[in-house]
Amino acid sequence: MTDSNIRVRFAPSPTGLLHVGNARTALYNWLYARRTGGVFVLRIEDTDVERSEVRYETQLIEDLRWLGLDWDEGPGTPGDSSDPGQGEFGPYRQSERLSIYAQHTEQLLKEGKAYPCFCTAGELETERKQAIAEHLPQVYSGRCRTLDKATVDANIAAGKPFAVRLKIEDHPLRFHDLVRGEVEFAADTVSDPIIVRSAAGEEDGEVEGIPVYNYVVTIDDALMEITHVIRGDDHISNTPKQVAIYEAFGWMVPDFAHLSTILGADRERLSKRHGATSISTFREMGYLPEALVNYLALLGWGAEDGKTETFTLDELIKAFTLERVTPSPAIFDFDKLNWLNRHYLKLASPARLATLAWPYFAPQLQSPEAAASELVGPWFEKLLALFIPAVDHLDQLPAAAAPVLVFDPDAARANPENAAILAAGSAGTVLMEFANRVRTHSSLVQPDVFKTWIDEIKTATGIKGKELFHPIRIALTGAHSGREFDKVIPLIEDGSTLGLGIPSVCERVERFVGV
RNA sequence: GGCGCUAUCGUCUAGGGGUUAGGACGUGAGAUUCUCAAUCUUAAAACACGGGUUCGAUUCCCGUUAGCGCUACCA
Repeated sequence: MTDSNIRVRFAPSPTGLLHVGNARTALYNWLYARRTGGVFVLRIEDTDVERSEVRYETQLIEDLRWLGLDWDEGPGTPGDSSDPGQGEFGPYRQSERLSIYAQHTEQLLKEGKAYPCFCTAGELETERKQAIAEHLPQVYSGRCRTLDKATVDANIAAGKPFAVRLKIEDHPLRFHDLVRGEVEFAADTVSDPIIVRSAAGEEDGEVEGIPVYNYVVTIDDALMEITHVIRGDDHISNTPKQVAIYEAFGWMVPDFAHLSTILGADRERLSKRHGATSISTFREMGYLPEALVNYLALLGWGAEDGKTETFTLDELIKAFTLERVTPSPAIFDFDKLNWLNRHYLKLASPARLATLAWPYFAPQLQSPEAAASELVGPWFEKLLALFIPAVDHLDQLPAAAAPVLVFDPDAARANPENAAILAAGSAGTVLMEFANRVRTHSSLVQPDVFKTWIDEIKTATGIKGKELFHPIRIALTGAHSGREFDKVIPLIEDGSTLGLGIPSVCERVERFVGV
């Protein structure tokens, strides 16, 4: 399935961080292009000068690259006007295309396919309220549509500000949606859309107003010869207006694919309230790009066999089709993302993980409390699989890191989970056995010695598994789960022999015997 | 209010006129490895409702309900 004529685009506004919804749109566009041998265009929609910022554009590009998505055509370096970018259909920033839009408006006006509208905001508002009161569709009355030339000229001469509206022909506006099938809007439910905001008059035959989003998007898509518009379903209602624009210019209407919204657990549109939503935040939290990409691909799309869950980018390219994209909204599920992240963590090379993890982990060691929790806490649950290799760097740590292993035995005993474990009869037995062995060895407890003792206690008492290890773990670290004993015991020993005020293994255990 | 989109386990989804309605995440139980994680086994868990069409609808059609989007001279 290769069709080199296929051209798709991702057109974000640089008004904020790239979030998962847009990232998924970008991914699907990219997959479709790569799958079909088509072209993927990146276009920056920065007509909103108030909110657009260069730093967002820079971040956006970095995020896309991190995800592994590249583009065939797109703008040059953000903020560097000397860099034209790549592709023959540029410029690829809307702010650099304003004259193109103005020319097209002139054409439409000249051909009578658009007309100046002198209605004021107040008049429009009145119409709208009336329509709502009468339970009618809110459509523009078309009052200025039939103004005769003399009136128009007089109004312009009088300096009356006007917007430009497109004349919608009286027939249904329909388009083909690859995800939803044929979608049709009756002509009388769609207003003649404003394509250029109002401004007072013309100058040198140029319309002065600022063109509106729906209009410029359509012109850009047409001029860039986009064949498939893949975007969020919040644009469905805009589409009939855009179809009318294509028709007015006699351009071929592309196929559309409207992707469903991504919702939070409360079924509301995913937002900052729901926690992480921006790609860079996921990155900072230790998610791997392949996990995020895999998850996003699965959110609204499923493999043909209905079973495969894990895909590399290459596998995704082979398997992806727009026909299999689901039309219904999807709730973002962090649990499944976490599962995929763990999956890819296991596949990642130790060298890669160490490189990734160390910068995250190193700062933790600045705080004894934080480091302690990394060492003895249930670290695996917190996506900290990423930190495993970093923990292995502990060999290289100075003794200064050791004091983190001081803990309060009373607090450890008071912890409800620990208390429940220690309350069992087996716990007392185990600790007694363990203490007896520790007492006869006033010297260091080496990991291999430790192992021998465990085996002895196991055979002597018949106690095994959790019942055996939990009490010992609490006595040694204050917590019932954590890093392997081989890693923890040497730290304790180092700390106590170095005179850092760390109780030795012997002391620790004594404090728990008989409880 | 109008227009539009959507509706299968808690979640992501497969399926499709006759199925034990499949998979995955999560959850419960069990096994196992020194804990946790992982792994294995196993369990519970769904076709929103009402009408049609049909011998037969979860599947097709209509309606209802619910959710969401748009309803701007925002993008």
